Amino acid sequence: MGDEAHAGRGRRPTIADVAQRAGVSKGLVSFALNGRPGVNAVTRDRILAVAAEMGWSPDVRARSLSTNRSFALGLVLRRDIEIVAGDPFFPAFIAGVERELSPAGQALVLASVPTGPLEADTYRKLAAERRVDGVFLADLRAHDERLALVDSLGLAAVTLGHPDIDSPFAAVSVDDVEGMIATVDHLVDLGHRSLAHVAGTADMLHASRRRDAFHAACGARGVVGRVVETDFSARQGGEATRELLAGDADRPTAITYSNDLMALAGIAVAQRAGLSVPRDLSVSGFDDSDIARYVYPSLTSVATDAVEWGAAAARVLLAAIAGTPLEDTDLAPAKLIARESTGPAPGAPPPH
Amino acid sequence: MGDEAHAGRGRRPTIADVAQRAGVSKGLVSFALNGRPGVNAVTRDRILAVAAEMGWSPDVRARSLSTNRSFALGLVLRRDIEIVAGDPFFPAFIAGVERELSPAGQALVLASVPTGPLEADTYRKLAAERRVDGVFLADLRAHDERLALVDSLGLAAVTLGHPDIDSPFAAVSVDDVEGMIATVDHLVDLGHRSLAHVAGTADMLHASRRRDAFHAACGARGVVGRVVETDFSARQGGEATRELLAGDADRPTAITYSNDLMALAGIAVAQRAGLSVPRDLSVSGFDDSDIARYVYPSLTSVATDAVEWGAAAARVLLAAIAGTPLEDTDLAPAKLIARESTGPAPGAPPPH
DNA sequence: TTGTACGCGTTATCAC
DNA sequence: GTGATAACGCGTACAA
Repeated sequence: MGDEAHAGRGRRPTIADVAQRAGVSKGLVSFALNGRPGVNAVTRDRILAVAAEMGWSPDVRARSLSTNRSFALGLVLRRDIEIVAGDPFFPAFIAGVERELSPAGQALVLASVPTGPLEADTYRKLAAERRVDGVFLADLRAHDERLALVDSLGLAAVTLGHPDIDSPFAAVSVDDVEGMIATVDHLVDLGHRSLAHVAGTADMLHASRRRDAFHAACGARGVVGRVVETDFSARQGGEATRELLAGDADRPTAITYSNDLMALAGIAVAQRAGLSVPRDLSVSGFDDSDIARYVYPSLTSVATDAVEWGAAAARVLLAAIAGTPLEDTDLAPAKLIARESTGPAPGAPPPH
Repeated sequence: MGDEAHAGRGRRPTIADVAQRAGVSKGLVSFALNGRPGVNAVTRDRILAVAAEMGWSPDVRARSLSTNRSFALGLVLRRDIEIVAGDPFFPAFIAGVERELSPAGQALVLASVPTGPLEADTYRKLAAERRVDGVFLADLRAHDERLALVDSLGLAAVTLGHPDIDSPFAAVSVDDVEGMIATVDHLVDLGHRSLAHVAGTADMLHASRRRDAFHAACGARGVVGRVVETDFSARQGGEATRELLAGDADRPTAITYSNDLMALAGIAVAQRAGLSVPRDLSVSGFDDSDIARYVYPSLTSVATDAVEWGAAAARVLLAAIAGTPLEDTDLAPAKLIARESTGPAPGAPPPH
């Protein structure tokens, strides 16, 4: 007597145990659990009560096998560790994803791969083993081969941002352009006429979109806008800064960076060169990491709501899997947060 | 003819398809695939060739159901987003975990929960649904209830660090104590006689271990060592610094922080107060984030190899699940990396 | 509402 | 030693 309901001890109850105890068939338990019509309300309540009493919940493995669904979504991170580690985006994004997945009974499968061919293999493996029903495609690249790959693997997907090629998947996007334009406007309004942008890897779409927006905004305001490309790392952010500050003649008076990490490294390089930020050089970042607010000078940055982005992407992906696809979603555009690291251009009159 | 081997198109091949094509039984295909004895070498090769040709790999769902294993491990992050986002530990840890899991055919299931009761529910759910075979227990707390919970749920586990209570699980640990002692020694050697430590949440074991080590090291060297407790966030790191610098009489000349994020915020607070780092105040962090090297002044910090930690933890957990448990593992202790943010105490003679 | 076939590998039992 | 056969794991879904 009473060898049930002992979590972890002995055999855990199955649907058959619940059915027997409730005096009904397995099928009816399944119907009751999934809230399907055709079950007498009284019977349903009794079944659910028995299930709760026995501490039974359906085994996701068995469910997966019979429904041909995994009840899990995948996220493949392909980045070098130093760069992921310094990036506040993914932890926040994942928190948002989880907020949606958990109540939906879905799990997140995370894979982390170094840059290289392993990435495609990882998607293939996730599909071949039937680990996940769909994947989040982050860090889109130019002509991203993952779109065709993932589609051919029969996986559902959602892209973070709009791809530059035809896509079979819905996109959930946050517009960086507006934040970059606001940054350039902010700097030009402060009297800067020679700007620079330290961009991320050119083949990553969000990096190139920011770069293009920088160019366009500088053109629109009639100011000089140089660009140096990097790999998003603090090291290269610092090196790019050194390069930009080297020439005396055309030295920019303001630099925008494609992430906060590089901006902080850039400030350090400037300070080492004897420049004061923002007196001699204005600096702005991207992502609005928590630390941006707490350094000195505090860092002007462009804020993206990564948590909401994750939640929206999860909703869209779940809908696609459920067969009721949602439209592309454009979230609130990234917003400039002006702080102390940007100030009047040297020699410029203070803005009124 | 020829409707097989089309990834994603139509029905994917099953073990029965492979068996039929190879002219053997399902069971033999299974044996061949898993490298079991009792299969003729020639037959085995033929089976494997056919499987490869058809692009078949076993469906984890079916495998899970029959073997009663999930082939997945879980990691539950319970932290506030601002704190996870600024922490370089988990991305690196996960990269190390993945390095071991991927070749072993295991997946990582990641859950992210806010501080609160949801955490225990998440472990319960992972176990009830049979999502994972084991979990990584990170951020151990004092008298951590998760040990008993996870054990009662019948999950395998590995703890990151040694718990302060009896544990049924193996531990993989990196000793922070040595790094903290080295930090205090470094500062005392530089002439500092009044130190302070900005500690993390007291109920988190690694925070309290660092704090205790700080106290002990200060005692051993006969210097003053004050402690302020925080929640690991940049905000509270800054506030703690303000508090420490407020009194004129007993103001410390050096502050060690329990992470780099707080140390950077602390430097900012000091600079705002008109102090120069390290001339007026020495500062050191913990974790050795990538950014520590690139800020100005560069940040003295204590380095932990999170990637190796992840890899070792994964190996130990996999061994536990396989029924061949490994011993507790102590990795290389955390190491002090002295940089520019620590220097001679004000008024002290320069070290010879 | 019930009975039962089914999904797809694994493994124990048997036969040659 | 090689190999086939069939039961099994646990929900789901359809015919009855």
